[in-house]
Amino acid sequence: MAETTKTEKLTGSAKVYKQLREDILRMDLAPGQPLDEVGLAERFSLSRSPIREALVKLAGEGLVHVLPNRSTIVSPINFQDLPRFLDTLDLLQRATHRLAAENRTEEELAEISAAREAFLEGSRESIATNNSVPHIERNYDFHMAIARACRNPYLIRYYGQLLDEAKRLGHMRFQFKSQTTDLKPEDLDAQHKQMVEAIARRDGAAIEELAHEHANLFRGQFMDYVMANHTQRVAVTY
Amino acid sequence: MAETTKTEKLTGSAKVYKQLREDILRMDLAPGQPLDEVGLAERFSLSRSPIREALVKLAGEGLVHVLPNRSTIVSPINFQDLPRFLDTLDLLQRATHRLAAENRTEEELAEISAAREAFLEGSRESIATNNSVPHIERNYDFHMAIARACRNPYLIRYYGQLLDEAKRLGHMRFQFKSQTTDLKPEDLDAQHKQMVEAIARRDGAAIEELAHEHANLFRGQFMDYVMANHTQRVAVTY
DNA sequence: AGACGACAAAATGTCGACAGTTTTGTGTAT
DNA sequence: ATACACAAAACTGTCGACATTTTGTCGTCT
Repeated sequence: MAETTKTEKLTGSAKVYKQLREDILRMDLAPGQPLDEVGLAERFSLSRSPIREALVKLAGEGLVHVLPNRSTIVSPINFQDLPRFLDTLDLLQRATHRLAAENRTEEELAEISAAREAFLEGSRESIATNNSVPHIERNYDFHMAIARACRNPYLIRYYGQLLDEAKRLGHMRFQFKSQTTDLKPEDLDAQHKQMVEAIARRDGAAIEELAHEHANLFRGQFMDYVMANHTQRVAVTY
Repeated sequence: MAETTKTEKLTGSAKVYKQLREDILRMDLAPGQPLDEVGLAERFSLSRSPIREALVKLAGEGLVHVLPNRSTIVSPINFQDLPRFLDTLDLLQRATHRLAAENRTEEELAEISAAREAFLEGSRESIATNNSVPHIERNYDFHMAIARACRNPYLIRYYGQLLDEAKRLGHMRFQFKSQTTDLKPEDLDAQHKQMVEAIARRDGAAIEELAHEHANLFRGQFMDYVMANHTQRVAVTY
């Protein structure tokens, strides 16, 4: 509706927080990269106080790690806990999506359906421009539109945090697989379409199964990434 | 081990954070109470900077609400979302406790068993001194000892956050029911004992059912509280 | 040459002060 | 007496400077 511009009387630290959050989730800031307070202060033309405030907020969400008396760094991708992350994403996706199907209103159904179409378009745009952002952002929007319909603020918050981390993982995968040949938006959209249909008929059992399959698809993409031998062409004997 | 005293070279804001967190979870600070920065600065003999930092951290955990350009307040108890809170507590308790039973080590089992005994003692102390803190803290410790054994850092974090809020609810219930007549530590401990036994024999299905019953017990205590007519002795006609 | 220690540089942690906004209180007009 | 306008007070948001801690370097000693 309104939202004339993106700068609508935000406080300084809020702007820094929002910008850094976006940079981190889009992997424009590399995991492990140190975030110097004076450097950020210069970049944003602000004092260190609002910078610190933004960093503390980000630390609360786990997006950055504060090393006491040392530099704050962008949270590293935790490969060690990746299986547990995927387990949790699966669990909360099943829970939110099932509850959404059972409790959704007509209005929420319409929003979910619109989010599906936006995803398909964004995914095609990503292939056309070789830019992963639209694909990943619209996918996030679609699943969050479903999650919001579950009406459980606790599940929404936790699932949203996991999806945030999933954004970083998605971008990381795209960075290494620069050619987006294996991205088939129609395949993903086929699953999304089934989800919307299940939500439309309030079929909780069906969407829980679909959510599980969808999470496993994501899991498989990542196992591919982790298993891929990125050094096979490097000779170890010479 | 070490831990000579509680003040072991902590930074100022960390001390404020820790203290405020404890005060909020123990309901020494009432929900909705405004937290004035200058007042807190005087109380802790610090500047406003470390105070603000602590408040921002607490806001990230949802323990306080920051009203822009207005005073920060202790997060109100959200009665409207209480059913959803209890649903989520049930779900994550089942998940963490089942995984704990299936993945625990012998060392973790011993810690859980010790936490059970500590709870029984703390609960008796609470009755003797009419102070709810030991009962609630040792109950938290017991369930977190189980949760830690599930080895999933995401579930541990989210379940821990829910248990934090459960602490506040528990203290609130005790404050209104000043007589702790209905507190039967042996009953709760009986359930705890069954849980430990299920974990000992790695019986995931059994402990999931026990966790569900346990969550329902908590739910019932709260429904009693919510349903109780606290105004029955107040005349509305005069 | 390697190890230990003092010194220097840089970053974080904290402080006191100023600016902008919201709330409170007062006075006036109706 | 009530409602509105304005002023004063209180509080948050931000700033620049100082204090403390850590890190890196250099020099000396073994």
